[in-house]
Amino acid sequence: MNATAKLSIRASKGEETRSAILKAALKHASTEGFEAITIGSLAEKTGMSKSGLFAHFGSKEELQIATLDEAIRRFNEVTILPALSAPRGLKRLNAMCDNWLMWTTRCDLTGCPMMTAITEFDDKPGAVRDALLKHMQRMQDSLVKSIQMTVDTGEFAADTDPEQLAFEFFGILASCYRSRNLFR
Amino acid sequence: MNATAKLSIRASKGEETRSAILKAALKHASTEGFEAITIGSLAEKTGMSKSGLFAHFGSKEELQIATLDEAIRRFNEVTILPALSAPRGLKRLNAMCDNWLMWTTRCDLTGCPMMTAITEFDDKPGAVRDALLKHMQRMQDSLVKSIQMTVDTGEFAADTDPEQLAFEFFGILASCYRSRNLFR
DNA sequence: ACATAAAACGAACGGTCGTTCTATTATTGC
DNA sequence: GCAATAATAGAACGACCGTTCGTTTTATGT
Repeated sequence: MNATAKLSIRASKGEETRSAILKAALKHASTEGFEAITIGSLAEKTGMSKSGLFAHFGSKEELQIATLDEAIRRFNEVTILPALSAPRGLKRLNAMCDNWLMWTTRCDLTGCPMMTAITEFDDKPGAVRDALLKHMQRMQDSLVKSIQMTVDTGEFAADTDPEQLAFEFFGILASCYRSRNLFR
Repeated sequence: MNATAKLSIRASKGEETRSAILKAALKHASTEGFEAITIGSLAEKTGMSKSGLFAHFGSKEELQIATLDEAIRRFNEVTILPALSAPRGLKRLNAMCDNWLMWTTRCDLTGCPMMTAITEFDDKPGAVRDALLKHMQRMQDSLVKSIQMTVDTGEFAADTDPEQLAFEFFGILASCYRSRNLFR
C-alpha cells in the first residue's frame, strides 16, 4: 500500500513504466542523440529486461518517435503553456523566449533534444523525420503567432515580418545552445 | 600505363586509396553523421575489404578524426583560401561569407559535416571532440580576423565587437543550413 | 628483374544490436 | 478471491559491429 496506490485515479502499471522509460530515453537522447538510444542500455538504466522494455514500443523506431513526442510534451509544458498566462504581445513573447532558453535546464536535460533530432534526421527520410517536421512546424507556428500578436498590439513595427523574425530567433537560439555545450 | 602513372611526382598507392576512403567517409558523415560511419559499409562503398580499409587508420576513432580533418581541409580549400585573393576588409569578408554558405554544395556534400560533428560530439569527451574544438576555434578565428580587418578599413563601425558579430553569424548560418535541409 | 616492403584480403573473434519466441509473474475487473 | 489479461523476464536468433591475425597480392627502389 504505497502512496500512489492511494490515489483514486491513477495510471495503469504499464503507463507508469512506459513514462519512466521515456524519461530515461529523453535524457539519453538529449546528450547522445536519438540514434544512440539502444534497447539494451535503456533496459539496464531502467532496471528492466530488454524484451520487457521492447514490448512497450514494438520497434526501435516507435521508441524514437515516442521519445520525440515526450520531448515536445515537456517543451510545451515548460515553455509554451506558462507563457500563455502572460498578457498577449511583447510580455508573452518575452516570457516565451525566456522559457525557451531555459527549457532544457528546467527539464533536467543536458543538450536540446530537438536540435539533436534535427541534425540526426533532417536528411533521413522515415517516420521519425515526419514526426519531427510536424513538431517543428508547430513550434515555429507558436513563435510566429506570438510575434504577430506583438505586432498587433503595436509593440513591434507594423511592417515586421513574423516569419523572418522567427527564423532569426531560431538561429540565435541554436548559437546559444551550441556555444553553451561546445565551449561550456 | 595510365595517366597518373605518367606524372613524375605522384602520391603513393596507399595515400591515394586513403584519400578515396576519406572522400567517401566525408560524404557519408555529412548526411548520416560521424558515428554512423561503419567500417563495413565504407568498405563496401569503396570496394575494399573491411580489414584492408581498417589498416589505413588503426581504429574507428582515428578514422573519424581523419574524416574531420578532411572536412576542414576541404572547407579551407573552398571557403577561406579563395577569399584571401579579395582585398582586405568588407570585400574579403563578403567573399568569405558567400563561400561559406556554398561550401557544402561545392564539395558535393548534402549537409554540413561540421554542424553534424558539433551536435554529435559537443557532449562526448574524447579525441574527436578535442580535434573538433581545435578546428572550430580556428574557423572562428578566421572569421573574427576578417571582421576586425573590416573594422580597421573603416567599413564597419569602430565600436563593432568582432567576437559578438562572429557569434551571430554562426547562428544565422546554422539556421540557413537547418531550414535548407529540414524544409528543403 | 628481383628482393623488399607496403597494401589488401579473408576468415575469425567476442560483443552488441534489434527482434522474436515462450514462459512466468503482476495487475486488473468482477 | 479468482479468472482474465497485461506486463515482464529469459533465452535465443541472425546480422553487423570493431578489431586481430596470417596470408597473399601488389607496388616500390635499385
